[in-house]
Amino acid sequence: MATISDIAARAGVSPALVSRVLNGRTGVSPENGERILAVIREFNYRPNTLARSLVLQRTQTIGVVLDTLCMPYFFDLIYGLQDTGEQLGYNVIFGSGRDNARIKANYIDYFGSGRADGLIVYGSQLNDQNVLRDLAQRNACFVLIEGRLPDASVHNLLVDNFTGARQATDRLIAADRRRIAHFTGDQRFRVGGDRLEGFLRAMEDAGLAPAAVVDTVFTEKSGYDAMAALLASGNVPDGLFCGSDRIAFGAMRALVGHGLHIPGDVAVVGFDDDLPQGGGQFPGLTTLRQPLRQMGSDAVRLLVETIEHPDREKVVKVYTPELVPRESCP
Amino acid sequence: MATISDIAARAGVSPALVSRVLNGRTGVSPENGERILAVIREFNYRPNTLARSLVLQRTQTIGVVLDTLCMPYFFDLIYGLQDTGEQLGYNVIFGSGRDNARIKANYIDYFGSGRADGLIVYGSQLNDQNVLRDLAQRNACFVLIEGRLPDASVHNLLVDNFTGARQATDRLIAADRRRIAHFTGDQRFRVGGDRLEGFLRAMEDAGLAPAAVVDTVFTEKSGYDAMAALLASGNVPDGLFCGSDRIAFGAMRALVGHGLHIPGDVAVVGFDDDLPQGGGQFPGLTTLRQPLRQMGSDAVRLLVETIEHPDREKVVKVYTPELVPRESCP
DNA sequence: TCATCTATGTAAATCGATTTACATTATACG
DNA sequence: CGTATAATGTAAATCGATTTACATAGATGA
Repeated sequence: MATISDIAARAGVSPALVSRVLNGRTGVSPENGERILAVIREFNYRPNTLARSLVLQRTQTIGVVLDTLCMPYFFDLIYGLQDTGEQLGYNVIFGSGRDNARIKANYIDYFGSGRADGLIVYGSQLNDQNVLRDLAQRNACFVLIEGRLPDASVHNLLVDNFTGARQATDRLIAADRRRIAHFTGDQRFRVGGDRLEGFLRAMEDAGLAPAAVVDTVFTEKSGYDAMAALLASGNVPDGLFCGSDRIAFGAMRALVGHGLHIPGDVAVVGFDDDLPQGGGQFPGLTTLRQPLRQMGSDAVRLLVETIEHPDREKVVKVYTPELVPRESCP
Repeated sequence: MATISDIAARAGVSPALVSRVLNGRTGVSPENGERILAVIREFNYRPNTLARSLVLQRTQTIGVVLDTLCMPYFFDLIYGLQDTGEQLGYNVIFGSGRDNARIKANYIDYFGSGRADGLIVYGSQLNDQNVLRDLAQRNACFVLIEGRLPDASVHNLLVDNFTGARQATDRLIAADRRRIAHFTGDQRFRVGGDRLEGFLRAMEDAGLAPAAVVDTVFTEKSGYDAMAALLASGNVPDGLFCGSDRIAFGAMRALVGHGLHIPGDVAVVGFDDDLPQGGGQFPGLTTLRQPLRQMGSDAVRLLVETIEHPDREKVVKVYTPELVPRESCP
């Protein structure tokens, strides 16, 4: 690929002149300007952004590291990140941790070693704290979403999963359910634990004992299996709060397959996976919507502010999810 | 952030020695090695990858530009890209075109100007050819998935949508349907046009006239609206081939809402959006599965080969989708 | 006509790494 | 003890851009 020197040589000028043309600076005669532009077009030349970023000390890039790119849950977050990034003139690029702590750490290192001006990490997993601490120590700019980094001063955006889970459980109680079960989210993730605690607290406050608490992971299959097991054991609840919508879908599939009616026999509440229209399921799933788009947007805004003013005070912001009633628990 | 010179100064040696330690080279005394390592740990130093890539002339990075990241259709492709990228020792990072040709072109330029060793572009949209042609002219390494670049020699991975659509239509005909409608995919995308042609050809070969051909876009809502319109007009088909699964989901929702039975009254066939288990719908949707994971894997392999041997001959590879029968058209 | 100012151009430093070429010191060996 | 060899270290060039400092030429004004 052609370099700025190639272009300069071909146009019979010095590289400095070409740089002036590229950056719209003055100090170029009309004739030289024309000639340089013509050569640029001829070679279809683009300045090497690596070299450019190195000397300018900025990449105009925000790196985003998610647990995985392959989960509709992240769609709204991604929209928020992209829209605001674009607005503020930054390239937003994504690395996917593929639900693997090592790979996620790799991407964090990758973006955090000069390839991006700042970093946004979705960090609900409990075991990537060291990389983040390293990052903070090298005073890289970053914003953490759904992740805690104790005794480190870091921007942090969090969903109040505890309160959300209480709302969900209260809804089931308000619908006159008394034998309420909970399928937890993955306990390796902080969000899973917080939702479990919210459920337990709401039940306790209502003077109810959980009909069942089953450990599941964030998949439809896991929800299906858990409900199938409950059905087989004969311990069928009349209300079910699931740690995520996908778990709920699986449970609903098992219930419907078993000839039970939703919400007549069992009312179900999920927790927002951000599937469009509750995944298009019939019946629609009552769930708690998380303001992920807003969080994505806020994350970028916060990050850019930090990039431009590195010593602004760090912010912790908590978002409360909103109950979306649908047929599964009206 | 600390630089290699900072580390060298602090350890009382030259930068060259630090570089040797970083890259595991010989020519460092044990004492100096220890001291340098200690300083590296103390500062939590990471070499600036921008500078590193500039001098090494390789980034060990593959840039992927998709029409959008927010579509489950791409999940399997993404898995294929990531897995193989990881296997071959490349960082795979993603830019999302957000269904906007300008933004997509931006990302192509972004990755194509030094930030990646090679580029994989999903290019079914018809209007991003100029950027790609520019890229080819600058002889950047790239692989095009689902996109054609006439009169340019470029690696190209394509799904045979025409044959897939014929299979889909033939399936409906084999299920004794005679009044078969087609909801097209977005005609701005080549895949949409190819599927329409396959449908028309299959109908013609069977001596049937299409019951209806409705232009839709790749959304559930669009499918719902199209079917609602058909139902309102009284022109109800007994078979329906949709340009995508999501269109089919919308159509099915309209059919079920109207009290019609699937497949009893209307048999439905979709075209793989790669939603897990047909989106968890009841009844399950018969569809054509595209080998996207394989395509992603092949794309990376091909790209890496091209990066390492730039003058290998360009490859065009065509993949045939596979019929997955489910309840909607058994 | 001479001094001053502006416009246009180039050389060289810089960003942060790697690597080549060379200098110095230590060791082995005859 | 002197020379060949190996080990260890540094200076300087390099990657491809930007930018500062300076040189030159032409225009302007007194």
